[in-house]
Amino acid sequence: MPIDPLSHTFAALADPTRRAILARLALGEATVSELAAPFPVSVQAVSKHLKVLERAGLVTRAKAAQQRPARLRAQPLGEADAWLEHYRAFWATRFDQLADHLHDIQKGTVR
Amino acid sequence: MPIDPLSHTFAALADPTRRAILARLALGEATVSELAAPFPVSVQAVSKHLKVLERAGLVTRAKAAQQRPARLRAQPLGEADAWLEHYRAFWATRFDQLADHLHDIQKGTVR
DNA sequence: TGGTTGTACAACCGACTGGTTGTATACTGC
DNA sequence: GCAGTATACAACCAGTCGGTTGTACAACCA
Repeated sequence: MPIDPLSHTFAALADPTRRAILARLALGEATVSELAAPFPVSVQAVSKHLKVLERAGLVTRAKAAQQRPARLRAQPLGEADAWLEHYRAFWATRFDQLADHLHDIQKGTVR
Repeated sequence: MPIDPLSHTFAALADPTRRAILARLALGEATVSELAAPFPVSVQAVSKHLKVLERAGLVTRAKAAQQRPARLRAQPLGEADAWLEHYRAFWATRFDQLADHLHDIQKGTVR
């Protein structure tokens, strides 16, 4: 488990259930039970997912003991986006495909 | 290990060494040994990282057996970016902070 | 008071991770 | 053919993951 925040963010996003939880939270805060309802997993599993998201700073929890609704905190997503930004030129301009093509030409594979 | 491509992409990005490898590859293709040089890990470890990146479709390898330089393939990054896109409004407009604020007001915590 | 609900904590499981070392293969150059 | 180089494969390790079940606690409701 890495120490840098960006790794935590990407790791938190690397699970479809957690991304679905974030999508749900984008609509507004929700309790653990509400979040667990649409998924075929136990409430405890969702609670664990929330803990991962919390560690990544992607959600905050209310303090009340009985109900601790989770809320989306998008700032780390902004940081992930900023990292991706550096590579945007590559796919935006099909730079990688261009590079592939040039490479193939150089190799004489195609012309 | 999830089956959806997006999870593979985010998982591949959730490691500083792999992100550094991508950054290096953004400058041009490189062999395993070249990629391993700046890192305090073994060549084999880098080879493993490359395999993870390959599985995520983020790099392609040449075919030659003796030297199989890796090249960046940015398309999956574009898909990750497209996912983040949905949440861009949240941090771009400080929407989450606004939501926090509204919530606090509602709670009477602050006015 | 007691029952129900919402949540957390702990233990366990099988699978994967990131790293190592050791061994093997394949090409290059002498 | 032989030495060196580049890479891969396999086994192993400790640690983490995503999931489960069981237990416990705190807060509401009757």
